[in-house]
Amino acid sequence: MPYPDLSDTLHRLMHAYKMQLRATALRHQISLPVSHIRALKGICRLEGSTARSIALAMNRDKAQITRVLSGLMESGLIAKASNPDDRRSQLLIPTKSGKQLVQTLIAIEAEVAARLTRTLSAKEVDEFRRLGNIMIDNATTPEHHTGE
Amino acid sequence: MPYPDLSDTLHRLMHAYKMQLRATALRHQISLPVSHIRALKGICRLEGSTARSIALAMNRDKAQITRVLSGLMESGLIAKASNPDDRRSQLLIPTKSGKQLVQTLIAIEAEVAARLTRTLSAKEVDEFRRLGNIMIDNATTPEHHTGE
DNA sequence: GCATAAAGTTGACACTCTCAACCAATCAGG
DNA sequence: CCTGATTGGTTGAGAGTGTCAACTTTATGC
Repeated sequence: MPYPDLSDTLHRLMHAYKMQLRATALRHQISLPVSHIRALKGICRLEGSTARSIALAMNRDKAQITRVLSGLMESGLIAKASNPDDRRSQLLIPTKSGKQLVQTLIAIEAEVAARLTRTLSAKEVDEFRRLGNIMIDNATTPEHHTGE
Repeated sequence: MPYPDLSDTLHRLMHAYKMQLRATALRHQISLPVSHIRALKGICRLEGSTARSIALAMNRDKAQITRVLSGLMESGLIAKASNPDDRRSQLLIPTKSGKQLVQTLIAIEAEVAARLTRTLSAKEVDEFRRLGNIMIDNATTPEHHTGE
């Protein structure tokens, strides 16, 4: 057991994952920052996204999101449309090239995931995700409450 | 299952973990950057650390390590001693306050880990770490080879 | 209408990571 | 020993990431 504790495992894993993701994307001639990738994916996943919904979904500061979205707009991957429900916000719409890119990005992420999990069974991968998602919940919900 | 794929789980988990770690450290009046925490821990874990060994252990760029180490020196948490084996490098020695701080940091990390895993059994946590470490290996070893 | 809150934007700043150039010590060959 | 290549470490520059606070515009509750 080379890595002493949960802390180390998390840091190493995240670092390794990010490096693989960037390297794999580069191999596909894509040099988008990881935050842009994730935001674009989020925007494409659900219709009617707004900056707010993306910020909530990614659990990131809205200032951060504003900048990421500007980047995506500059790259011509998304556009903004006026939101009929609230004139303070705009709906985020992936452009044609944005949608195209997301398909590639999904494939790239799958490639990276396949590499990381190449020695694991599907069951193990599921179990890992299940445990990870539980930890996320534990980290983000106030404190107590055992059930749910 | 709220989070669509491994990618998302990893990003969310890492973000959630870092926020918890910083918040918990702050609650203990410690405002050390996470990279400093990790480096200091690494230095204290093994005698005879050098910048190189820490860079390898953390899988980080040596430039990054240099800066982290300067920070730790400025904070009086480590000192450098000449390395009899190689005059190019210096041995990294935790100071008394460095050693003390590491004890606190370990407790803080344990506190965070306890929170994240509060709904998991010890067995599940072990399994998570086991799977995570395998993924790290898969990410960092060249490619093929199925056995080991 | 007015106060308050929410959606986004902007500025400022700290932290993280990477690349490249560089210095000093080591090492390998002759 | 001298030279060249390599290695440990430092420095500069720049991109990416995260957070906080101030601010504008629009919505909401009284």
